[in-house]
Amino acid sequence: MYTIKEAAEIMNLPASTIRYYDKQGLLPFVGRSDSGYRTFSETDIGMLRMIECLKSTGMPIKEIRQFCLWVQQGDSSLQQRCDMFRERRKAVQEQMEQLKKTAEIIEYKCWYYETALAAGTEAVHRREPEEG
Amino acid sequence: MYTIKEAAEIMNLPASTIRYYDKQGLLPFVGRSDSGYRTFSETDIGMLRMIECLKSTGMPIKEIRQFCLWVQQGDSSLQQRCDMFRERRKAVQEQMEQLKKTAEIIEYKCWYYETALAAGTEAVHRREPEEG
DNA sequence: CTTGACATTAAACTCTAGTTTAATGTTATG
DNA sequence: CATAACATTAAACTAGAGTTTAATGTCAAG
Repeated sequence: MYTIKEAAEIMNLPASTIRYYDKQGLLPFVGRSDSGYRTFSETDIGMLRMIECLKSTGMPIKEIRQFCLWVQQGDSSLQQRCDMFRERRKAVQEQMEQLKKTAEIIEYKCWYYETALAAGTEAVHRREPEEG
Repeated sequence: MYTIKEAAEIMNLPASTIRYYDKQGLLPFVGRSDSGYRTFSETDIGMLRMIECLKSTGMPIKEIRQFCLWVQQGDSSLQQRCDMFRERRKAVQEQMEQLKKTAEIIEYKCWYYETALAAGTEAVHRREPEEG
């Protein structure tokens, strides 16, 4: 079992963030010591990793809470959780497509500015360079 | 020239957002009509598109403002703008790698829940299924 | 048994990125 | 020239995701 500080180090998160997640209902599974200290098992760390994964897909905390509640409910929520991950898959695919388009524009702009820099002026991109 | 409403329609943004960007110094190039109305040229729309592109890379508004100021300054800021796009390229590459890892986990979870759903219980994932 | 490094909480605060409101001005159309 | 549909501003408000503070409790080491 880990303390909140250890869990924070493993997750590379501030302890205050983990407390905030707990307060938002994301960590209903976390146990407490006799003196009221949070105790994190390996399984709990695994759930924290899943939470961070969902967060990295842009999922808001409210929806992650719903997922955590479903996990608590056991097999009766399998369908909801399955649907949720399918939706996430779609969202991530869309993010990848968006990011690819963005990457192309940024790539073009890198070329644009490298060329402009070589010429000393952005004016090279205005028209075909004239001779003479 | 477009009104703010037309620009908003083209960009698929609320007009209030465009006014907010202007207030934050992202649109120093936007002109005004005699009566003080913002007027957007095709070039301005192009800059708005660039702003949205930078935003989609997660760039904060303060940094986008710096870019917009550099554009205003002309050729003397070519090096800074080039550097900025190279940094953005790196950031986007990292985002793509992160997203790929996330996609793999989500994909695994889709399989995990589809399998669990078929079995009627998550328990199938605890160990090798026993016979008899 | 005290000191330091942990832990707890509620509540206040911060930051980012807008949105909404209210009061007012402009312009195109019937 | 009245009306509707635009536009302007400053200022207040909101939401989301934490962070910070203050007061207090716990525990291990010297």
